[in-house]
Amino acid sequence: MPSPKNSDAEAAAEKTRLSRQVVLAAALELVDAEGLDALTMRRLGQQLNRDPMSLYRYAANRAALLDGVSELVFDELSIHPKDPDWQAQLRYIAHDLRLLALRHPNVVPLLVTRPLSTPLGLRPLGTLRPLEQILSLLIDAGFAPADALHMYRAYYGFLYGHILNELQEFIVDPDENEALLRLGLHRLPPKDFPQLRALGPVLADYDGAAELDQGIDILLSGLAAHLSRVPESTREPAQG
Amino acid sequence: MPSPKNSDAEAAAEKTRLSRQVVLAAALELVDAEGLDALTMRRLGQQLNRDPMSLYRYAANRAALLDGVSELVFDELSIHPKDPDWQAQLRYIAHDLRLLALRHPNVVPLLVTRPLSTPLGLRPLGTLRPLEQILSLLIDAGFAPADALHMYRAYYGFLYGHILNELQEFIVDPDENEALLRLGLHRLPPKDFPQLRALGPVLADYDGAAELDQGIDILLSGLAAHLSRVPESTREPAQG
DNA sequence: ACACCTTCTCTACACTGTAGACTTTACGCG
DNA sequence: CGCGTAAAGTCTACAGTGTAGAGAAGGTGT
Repeated sequence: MPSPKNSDAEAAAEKTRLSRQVVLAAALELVDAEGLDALTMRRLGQQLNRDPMSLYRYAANRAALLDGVSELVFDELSIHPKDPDWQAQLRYIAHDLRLLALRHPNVVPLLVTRPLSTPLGLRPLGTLRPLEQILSLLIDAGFAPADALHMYRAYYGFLYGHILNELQEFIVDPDENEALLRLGLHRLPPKDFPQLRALGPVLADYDGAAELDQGIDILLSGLAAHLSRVPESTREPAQG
Repeated sequence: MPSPKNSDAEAAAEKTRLSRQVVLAAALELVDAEGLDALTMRRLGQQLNRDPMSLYRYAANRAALLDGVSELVFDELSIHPKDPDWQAQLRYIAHDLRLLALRHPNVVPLLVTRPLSTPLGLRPLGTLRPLEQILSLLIDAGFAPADALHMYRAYYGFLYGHILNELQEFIVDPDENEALLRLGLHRLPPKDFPQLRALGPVLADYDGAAELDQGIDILLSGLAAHLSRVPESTREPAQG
């Protein structure tokens, strides 16, 4: 068979040279399309038109592959640590991350879960970059480093929590227009869950972006009020 | 063999009748001791001194088993939805949940992740009970149902985020007393991660409870200021 | 042409969840 | 007691997983 049978189906995977980027991109595509469980070595190999074992050149094992996907996704974030308006920048990042999560919902469990089993210092650098940059932003804004860390934790914690919350608002039957049924709430025993059932219609329309904004606003202004900030005039200029 | 060879090792698993509670308890024990990956049907069967297939009487499949473990853990939470001091109650719940997470760190990925793949109405009831009860608490405190939901989301979101944050502060080498090395931060390239490396010592001592408290305070008081609350005197008394 | 290193493939192994048929046990009823 | 029925537990088997280890194919420099 001299001519490659590449014509069949959507196997656009010509046999070009592999590379880490190509492998990770294919992995992300697979996860986006079919979920985390679909990302097996064999399946990914098939997607790339290669033997599954060839993937081990580009990721030491499956866990490393998952880390790679996390890193790839985090690269979609753009943070400007030099923005003078730190509050605006944090709000911007928050929305960016939110949209990223909505774009890649199947990756979110990864983002949230992998760090729990990897000590800070051993994580993929790409996943630590946002942390470093936000710290920079806050320190440049005049917060003492310890306070910057403090603030980062509250900010990022809330942000993650919000994203998890929003992604949970899953729908059972999108064709149903009765709120109770859309959310599957009719299954709950009315005696035990009166409030939840009553809130069906309210649950159904949820403005994630607005709630995120409000929460961040409250947190940031509240925290800023408690923390010491060195005014710009009395600060030493940043070196470099 | 008339006398059971039960003497060997820690096989305290006499061949008593199984039950859902027993199975789930053993599963939780296994997860606590060796992590989520160790919870395989075969391993759990061995722990209970039974054929792995017998477990399917008490959980339809592995996913259902995981849901059961989640439920079991949530049962450790005690919420008092009738507490007249709603802020105090929410603070109390927050600390309770935090301690629960520290007690069962390996279960946390489950708590966070399972709802992402299960529509609200189809979740195990045990995992929805906290939601219902907190809504009750807030509505009884005078918030309009929609506002109560609003508040719940911000509160629970922050809480989850905080827990994830705190559990991430993992340590590479607990015997090392130099902060940089304890956290494995020496591995990070100094050029790219100056702030993070500089914060080593601060990262090392982290008062999770205090930060949680402060965040919750800021969030709750901030939200309460924005939301409409019906004063008690003008409310109709709760029926039942 | 040769050697060499990287990239890719093949085979094999231990382990996973679980379907389906079977055996054992428990229990109510004559 | 004995029998019948249902529940509880077991056995076997299968398709799928990650990945170790040996080998083949391909590219590059001399």
